[in-house]
Amino acid sequence: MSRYAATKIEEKWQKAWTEAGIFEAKREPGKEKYYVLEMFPYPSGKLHMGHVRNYTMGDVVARYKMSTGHNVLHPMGWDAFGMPAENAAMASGGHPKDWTYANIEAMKDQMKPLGLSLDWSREFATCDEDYYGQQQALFLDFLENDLVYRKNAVVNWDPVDMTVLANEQVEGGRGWRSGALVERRELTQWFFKISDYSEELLSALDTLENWPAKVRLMQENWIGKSRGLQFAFERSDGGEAIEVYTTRPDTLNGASFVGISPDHPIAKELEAESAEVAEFVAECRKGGTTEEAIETAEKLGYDTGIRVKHPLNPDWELPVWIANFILMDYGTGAIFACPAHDQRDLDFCRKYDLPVLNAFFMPDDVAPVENDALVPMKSEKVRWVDHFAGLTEATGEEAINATVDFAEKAGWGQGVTKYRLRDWGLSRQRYWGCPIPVVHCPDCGVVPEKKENLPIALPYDEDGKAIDFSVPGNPLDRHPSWRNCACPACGKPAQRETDTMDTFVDSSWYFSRFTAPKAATPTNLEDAAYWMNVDQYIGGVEHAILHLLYARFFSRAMQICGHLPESAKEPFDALFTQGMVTHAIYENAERKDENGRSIYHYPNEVEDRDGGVYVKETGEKIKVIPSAKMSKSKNNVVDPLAIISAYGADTARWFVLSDSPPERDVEWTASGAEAAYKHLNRVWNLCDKIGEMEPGAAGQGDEDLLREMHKTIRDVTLGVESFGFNASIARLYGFTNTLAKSKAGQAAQKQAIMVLAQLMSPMVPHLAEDIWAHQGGEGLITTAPWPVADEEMLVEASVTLPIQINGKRRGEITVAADLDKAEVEKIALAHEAVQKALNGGAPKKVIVVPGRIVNVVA
RNA sequence: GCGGGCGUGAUGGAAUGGUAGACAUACCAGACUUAAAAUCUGUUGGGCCUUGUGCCCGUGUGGGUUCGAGUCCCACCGCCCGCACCA
Repeated sequence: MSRYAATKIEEKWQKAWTEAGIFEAKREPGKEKYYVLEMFPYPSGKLHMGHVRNYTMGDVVARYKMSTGHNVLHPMGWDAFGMPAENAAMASGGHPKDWTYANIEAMKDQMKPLGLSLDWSREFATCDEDYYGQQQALFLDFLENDLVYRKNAVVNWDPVDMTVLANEQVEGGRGWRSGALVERRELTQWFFKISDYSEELLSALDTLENWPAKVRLMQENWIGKSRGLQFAFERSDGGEAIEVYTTRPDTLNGASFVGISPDHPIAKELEAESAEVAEFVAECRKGGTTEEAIETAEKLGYDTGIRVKHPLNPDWELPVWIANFILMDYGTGAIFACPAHDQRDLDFCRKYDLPVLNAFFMPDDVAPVENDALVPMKSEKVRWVDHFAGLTEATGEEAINATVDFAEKAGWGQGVTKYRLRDWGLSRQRYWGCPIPVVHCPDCGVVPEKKENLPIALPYDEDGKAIDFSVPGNPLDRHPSWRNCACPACGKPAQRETDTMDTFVDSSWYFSRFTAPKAATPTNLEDAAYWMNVDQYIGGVEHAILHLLYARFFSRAMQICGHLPESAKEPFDALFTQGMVTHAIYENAERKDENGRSIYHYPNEVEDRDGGVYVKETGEKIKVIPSAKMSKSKNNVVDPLAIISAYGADTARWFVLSDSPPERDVEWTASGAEAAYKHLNRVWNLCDKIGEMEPGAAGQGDEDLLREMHKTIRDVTLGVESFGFNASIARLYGFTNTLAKSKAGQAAQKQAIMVLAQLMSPMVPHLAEDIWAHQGGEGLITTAPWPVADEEMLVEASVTLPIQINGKRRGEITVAADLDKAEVEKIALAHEAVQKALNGGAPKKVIVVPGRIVNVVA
């Protein structure tokens, strides 16, 4: 009897696959193509379990599609620009480029043992000059097609380090390095015109049938189409009217004040005139730029003294306040507040003692609003107060429409459609990114670089000296020999743009580049036409909005510029969002460190005994926090390499697929990994046992085993096709148990184990190959055709139906599978329990669901 | 604050509106063994007593729709993710 030596067989079969070149994708017109893609990783240098889970799922799909006769493209690359490389250079010297490429090599070494069916010949990193040079060409095409422009926008500004901060670098309103209070500051930046495509990106969501509904819903809400009323408040002092936009024009009768953003032109005007206003506005600008920071900040207001006239009654004056929660980016940067029907407005009005007027009441109520805003559903009927549109009782929806009609007829406002989606700011004031290929010329202004000068490569050093990353700010700004250049238009001295691109740009088209990674243009239309779209895209739900929306926009823009065929406008035919891999945290319940912070123990430092968990060495009690995100600081990270060297890659693959549905988080447990390993051993031993049986012999229950085999083929195939990997695996456990207990002869058992190996092969390809070879299978299991269930073997002669009486299970009957409803009803009514319940009477109703259930209503 | 998701035994979870708890872990018992490990077999949601082909309860909480609800609807509670410069 031989032993399951995972590492040995894994090396062997990986070598065999590489030699056979079966994962290198080539265009084969006529063969159905299938493009599987997992979101490419950031090269942190350390592969984690989340990667293993993501790539294993992709691998299952790729291998399954390969065995169903598809021409599969399954590439891998690196999302390699970004802050961590600069942070590393800042913290420990060195160069972001060296750090990044070393990490890529390290991560590739960690990925290779997983035995993924990847086409490494197409690999690239977004920081390769070749890749970002093509991205610069795309940028120039976008510029030419009016898809990019410049405008002012706010950034986080660290007033001590004198540098721009990413949202991530702002902690509690302070800069992460300096600790200074962050301010919002305006800067001229480049923008993609994604908002021009709001309607298109919204309506096309309907065509994405194979995307999760939640992702489509999140994108829909993010784009945020709204219908509302836009109108102007006349100023009592005769100044320029204040334009406002509202989605609730029906509440105009409850208006309390007009609010403007601190960045509104009127606020800026007052800021220049009055020290008090300037001080208030400065206070408003404290804190980061995230919507979360703005929305959760304490509500601040300042009465400008300006008064405006209510559009319905010129004698009704409303005050104009500057309020910190009003965003200049949305609508017109000015609103009217109706505190009675909006909680945020109400809190503000109570704080500053502004009037609260109901615009409507509930039908059976006249109580004015106190501290809870009255916000009925839009479809609920309410009683309107002196409504100008002539309404008394109506739903919110009716009232909104009536108000818009009224305003349009009266000529003081018009119904407009707005979107929440803002243009995509791509400028970053950082070194480690794709340089924006334009030049600033004193004479010609902003001049695009010539395509023949691409790539505009990042300078590796500064005139022979290493670039200094220890100084805050963008080293490109301080790099004269790179920055100074000739104007591409007039040839006179000019300066390069030193901003680099958002890394989201890099990841918005890499999937297109994989179809022709070495093309001299961003894509090659023939290859793109053959391989696009991505048939199955797999990644974390954290990318549900930004990355996926940007990629959808980019594909449209690339198509306009002739880099993608019309059919690739929506680049991802099917999307799957997988959950995280989590692990319990072991927090010491009895002790803190000298700074009062919790102490976290590694899994190997604790033991489970007497119904509790304790530190092995000290016996201190542990508080177990289950299912937490793996994090270095919590000491709960599981290293895939350690698992692979202990059990082999197949065990790691099997486990990450087995315990949870793929879209949900899976908790890594030592016992679970152990169980996966045991099971693979069991299958291995079964294979061995069958090898020792008398060849070709028949036995007891051959047919039963084969029937079960065909049912397993059906169920596992269904599971794999619908991302029900955990269910497929549960079914494979079941079939393994059946096979292990079977008294069938060698011929049937051999057939069963070969099918079992095939069904397991997408998940544990090495073990499957080895069993296949042992049983004398032809060629590689990886390229062998997927087994097909024999329909005849799936048909059951009889079925057992539960009998319910008034919805409660009271017995069961076994009947012929094809017996008609009336006969089933007759047999069910004759059942002892039914007779007892009916007590001689007639049933009120009998429901027969064929093949499922019988319910008798007594 | 806004948007989205999730909530089922001791644990991970299964269940086209149709027998809740498949499959696995853990625990317990047994077989094998001098012993242990490994392996194999079996039991296990809670309660009741009359021990049965038994009854009652049970899918975060409270309502609702339905012959029938873990699943659909409403409200609430808890946890997780995203919020435009993290990738």
